[in-house]
Amino acid sequence: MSETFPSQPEAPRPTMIDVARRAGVGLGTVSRVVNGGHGVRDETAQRVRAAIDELGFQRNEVARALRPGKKSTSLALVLGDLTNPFYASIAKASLEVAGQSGFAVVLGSVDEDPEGEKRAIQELVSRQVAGLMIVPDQGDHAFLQGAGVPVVFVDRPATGIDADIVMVDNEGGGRLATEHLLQQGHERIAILLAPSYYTIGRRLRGFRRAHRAAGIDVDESLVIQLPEGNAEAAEKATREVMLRPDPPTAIFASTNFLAEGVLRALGELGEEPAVVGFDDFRLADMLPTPVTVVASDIAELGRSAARLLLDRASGADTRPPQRIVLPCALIERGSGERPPSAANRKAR
Amino acid sequence: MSETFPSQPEAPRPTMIDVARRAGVGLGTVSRVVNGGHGVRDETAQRVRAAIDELGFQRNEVARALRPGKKSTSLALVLGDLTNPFYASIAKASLEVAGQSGFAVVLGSVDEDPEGEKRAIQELVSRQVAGLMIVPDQGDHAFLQGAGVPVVFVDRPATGIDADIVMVDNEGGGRLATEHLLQQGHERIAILLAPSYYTIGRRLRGFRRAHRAAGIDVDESLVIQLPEGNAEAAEKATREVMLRPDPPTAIFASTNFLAEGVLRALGELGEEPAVVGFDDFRLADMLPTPVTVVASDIAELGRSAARLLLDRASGADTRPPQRIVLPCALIERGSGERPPSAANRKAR
DNA sequence: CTCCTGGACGGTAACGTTTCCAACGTTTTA
DNA sequence: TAAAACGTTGGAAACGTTACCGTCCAGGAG
Repeated sequence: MSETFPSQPEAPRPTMIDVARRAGVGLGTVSRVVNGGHGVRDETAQRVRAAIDELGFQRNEVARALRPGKKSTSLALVLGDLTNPFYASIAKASLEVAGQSGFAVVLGSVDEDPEGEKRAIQELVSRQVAGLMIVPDQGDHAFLQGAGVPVVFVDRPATGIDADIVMVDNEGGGRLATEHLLQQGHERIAILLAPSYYTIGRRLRGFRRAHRAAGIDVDESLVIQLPEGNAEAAEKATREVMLRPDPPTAIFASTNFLAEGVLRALGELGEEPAVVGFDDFRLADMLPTPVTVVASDIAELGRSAARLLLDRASGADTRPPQRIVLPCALIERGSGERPPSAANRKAR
Repeated sequence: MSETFPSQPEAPRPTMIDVARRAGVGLGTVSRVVNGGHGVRDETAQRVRAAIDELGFQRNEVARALRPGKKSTSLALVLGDLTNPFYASIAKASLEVAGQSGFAVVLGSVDEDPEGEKRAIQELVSRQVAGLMIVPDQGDHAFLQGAGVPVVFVDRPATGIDADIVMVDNEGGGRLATEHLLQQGHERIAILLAPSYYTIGRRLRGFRRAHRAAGIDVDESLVIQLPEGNAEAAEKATREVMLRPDPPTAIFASTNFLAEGVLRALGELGEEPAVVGFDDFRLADMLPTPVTVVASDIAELGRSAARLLLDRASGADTRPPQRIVLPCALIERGSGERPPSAANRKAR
């Protein structure tokens, strides 16, 4: 009833040679059959296929990739915290596209220093992946220049290398969010900025442009640079800015996690300034006041990156480095449509 | 100022042979240096290392893995929707552990049919991964029995194969949630079940056990099997059950997504039965009524799986298949502490 | 002085696949 | 009928690495 103990009988996996012997044909013939079977007589191919089934043969992709010219059928994806739904969406989407072309995706996650990222990337390169998709951290990526592997950057460009990049219209999104608030009559809008990412800078730029277009000066004390990009930092900053003598009537949170922190603080304070976030997030519509956000199609970000990389890897695409920019749209849910008057303190 | 156009100069990557030539030593010596450098004179090793740096040599992991006995340094992780924070946490945690041991993780995502899962797994096996971590779908996994690769199942066991498994105490969690509601005086508790997962069955078992222990009969019309495991299905079912003449005074949502649907429906209906969810989720504490959940350490699930798999892959662990069960804890936030009396309809 | 021991090193055979080339048999063409 | 052309097949080389087996030299023991 119960199985024998030695859990791994260690049956060696059959090779093409085993198949050839069994089918009574040469090694080359087996290879030809496995790769589509052109130039093999039908009857011979049958025999080979039978042997393959009987032995349960599976081609060894590692050995296959060793051959010169034959690139491996793996892509690498290097990104930060998978726990952030933003990254998770990218991963999922690129995985899907790669999978449809028979490519596997090797993941490199990097929470740590830029040095850790470099190490992770080189690890992946040494695994002979056919291409790299990277959501780059700060730090120079020039070391990738001569690596001989196509690279596509996702969400933000990297310094030191001119490569394909798929990103979101951050500036447009920032402008969209800010214009929306300005149209509601807000003139004192705070913006919370996560540290030093390229994307954040562009969003701020959109913020400023919208102000200039509306003829309203930006109060620089409301441009708040956070020490960290998490919800806690945003919560603390929000509390502080709302307790100033002249609090803002609206807040633009430049990141999904920051929006979370802002709302947490506001919930405790009982204040109700207008709030707009950047990037949609789950349950945004179910919070006490549903959250208005500027969002883009993150999954498409991942899909585009994978598609582009596959084309590069196959050599089908030899154009100079491309720059794909996806649009942002405003999703109105309530928190961004509050007029300035509602920002009065209300009972806790 | 600008770079030349031909983006890929295609510099062939240097091999050990190049290094050997450059350092004026034999191939074997280079290999010895690269692998720790035992049995090589210090001065020779210096010369080799210098050559490696000058050429920017990086070991070809693919060729390395081809050698017999030398297992590849990649693990595979097969799971469903990365967009589900539950899976994302597992992925992140296992990635971390694997990375610390110099292992890369190849991802296989499967939303589709069980057949797609089988194909994905065999794809990964053909890539000679050193081990598989699988969050199995339904369907038989017996085909893995003789594959010669160690397998660890995550979150739920698979049929047809006796392998390591790391999971959560689903029954205990279900009992915990139910006991909590019973203690508040609830006697009519609905349970929403996602389709046919092993885990869900165990949670239901805990639900029943808690009832029996309390001497209260389960109203079978409140054991609701959903056609799908998403929030929409839960929303619909919640609406229906709450509009019955004898609605439940409490709801146990057996999944994070289901909890979301339940809350969405309740928000629209203006009803306030007690709610407990299974698995914690982001923003659960910020909803109009913060959500009480039964939760476990999902990241630890991923870490344990990776650790166990690494031990199996290295041959360090030859014990019979292990079964690791992680505990669940109740996190009280409000929604689960509402007494039956509050379940009266309130003004919309 | 010779023999042996042992460390350092070079060379080569594998690993499993693809690709190329040669060989073979059959058919068509001259 | 001979030659050429073609399709089918077998065999061998190569990919980059590691493991094993020699060889070489220095030094110690007899």
